[in-house]
Amino acid sequence: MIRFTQIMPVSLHTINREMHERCALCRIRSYSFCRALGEGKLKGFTSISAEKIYTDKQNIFLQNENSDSLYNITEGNIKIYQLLSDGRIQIIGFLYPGDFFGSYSKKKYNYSAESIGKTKVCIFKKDLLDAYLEKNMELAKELLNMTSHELMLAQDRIGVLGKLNANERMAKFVINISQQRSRIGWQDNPVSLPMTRQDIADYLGLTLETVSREITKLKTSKLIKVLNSKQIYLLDKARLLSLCH
Amino acid sequence: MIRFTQIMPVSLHTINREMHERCALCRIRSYSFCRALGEGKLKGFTSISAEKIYTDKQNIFLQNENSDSLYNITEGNIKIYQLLSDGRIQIIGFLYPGDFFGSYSKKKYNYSAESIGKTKVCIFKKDLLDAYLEKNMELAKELLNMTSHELMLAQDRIGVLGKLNANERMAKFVINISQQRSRIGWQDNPVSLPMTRQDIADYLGLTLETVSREITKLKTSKLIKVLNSKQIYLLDKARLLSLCH
DNA sequence: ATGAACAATTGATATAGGTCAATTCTAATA
DNA sequence: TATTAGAATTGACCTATATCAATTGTTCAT
Repeated sequence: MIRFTQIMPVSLHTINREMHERCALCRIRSYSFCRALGEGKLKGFTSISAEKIYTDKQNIFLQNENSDSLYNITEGNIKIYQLLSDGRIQIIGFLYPGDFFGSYSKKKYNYSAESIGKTKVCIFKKDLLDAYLEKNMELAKELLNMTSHELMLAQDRIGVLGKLNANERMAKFVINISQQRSRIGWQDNPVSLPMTRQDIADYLGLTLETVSREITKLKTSKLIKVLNSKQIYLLDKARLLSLCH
Repeated sequence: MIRFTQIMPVSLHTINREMHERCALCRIRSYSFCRALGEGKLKGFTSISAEKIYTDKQNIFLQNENSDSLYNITEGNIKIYQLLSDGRIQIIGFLYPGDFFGSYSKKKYNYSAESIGKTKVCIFKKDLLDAYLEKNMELAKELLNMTSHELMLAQDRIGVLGKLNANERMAKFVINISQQRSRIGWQDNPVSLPMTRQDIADYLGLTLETVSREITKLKTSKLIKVLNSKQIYLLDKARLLSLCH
């Protein structure tokens, strides 16, 4: 089992504090508000969310199941992926605290979601959320903003997979992780890669051997320093950035 | 200049009729309502949109420009694409009547948009739309639904570019176009490809030579019939579908 | 109808990244 | 501490697709 507390150079306390500042519907309300909302403790509001805890490698939901919930990560990481009929996997994304996943619309999930390490999520049932949105335009707008943001990220990934070579994909990958960490208030340089090489490969549309070779290439060209297989230090962000275009 | 009236086996009249039934905020209001709204002719509503007409290959906006509008196609097609610093192009999508593009949030456009053939769009200024959303929750929800749908499509494309080979990408491409046409009420079988081979290549993350070869492969294996370079007939949808996984 | 300009096809060759296999590293358990 | 299983690296070779180049097809203006 992968434990973030082992590989991340920040204390669990720090992480939790960060969470309180930005979690769930973070840009609107404080985490405590969201939580209270979830537990139905705020008078005037009904309960629209429930919290759930997962251990490593548990499925939150599977592709093609009927979708009825939107999830928000409050702790840990999630990977979302699509499975082809012949067993090939495409990882759509690695998600961080504050990220949403699942489906707002009531159809089918178009990817599966699995926890990486111990993970807490807030679950918003579509019906309840829907009813709540009626009363809270600010929330609706925020949800729209977040979905637009996700869309932008997905479109970026289309660019990566369509046009960048293995070198550039790898560079973009570490840069993106670094930026993502910084965005949620974690230190952005010694960057941890909690996922396996196979996972990275399935994310970047490469094989694990190519990922491994590209990492050593970045190492030998002094762009990164490999602290251990799950933790790397970015030595030359400028050059890495220029590789991503 | 590419003219749809030449390559599509439906009359312009038919197209326009279809447009009236589904355009702009089609799933909520009729096109005429939307148009009236745009022109400020409906009492009780302020004007939130303006119509604009483009000829072939005109830029609607460029990547990294400040974004202030959301666009809806009412006639014609749009391609949206990202440009890498070294000139490589990744086409994010080919859009059809009824599709939205641009940006809801007021930041920068993360792709450029260009007309294919004569194209009409409805322009929704972010500020006006935003104000209007306040008064119209139905619209806000619909916008959220549409954005979620787009996100789903983008995630599908991540799967295509990450895991499918040239054969499978090509098969998926023609199947998708067929389904898209059917979705907006056009005949779904002789399928027209109004874009160039280079455009298809830039969309699928291949080269134009590979696209050309794959088309001839589909032809020789009796999966499609090439009516002319811009129009193909799907002979065996079942096998094409199985190629897409 | 003719020619110019561009789009698409086809062929020959090169190469990035995949595949298969052997080796080394790491972490967990006895 | 030794043992083992899984993860990561490295090497040798192969294949799908890119690249470069020549040919054919199509559209539009004259």
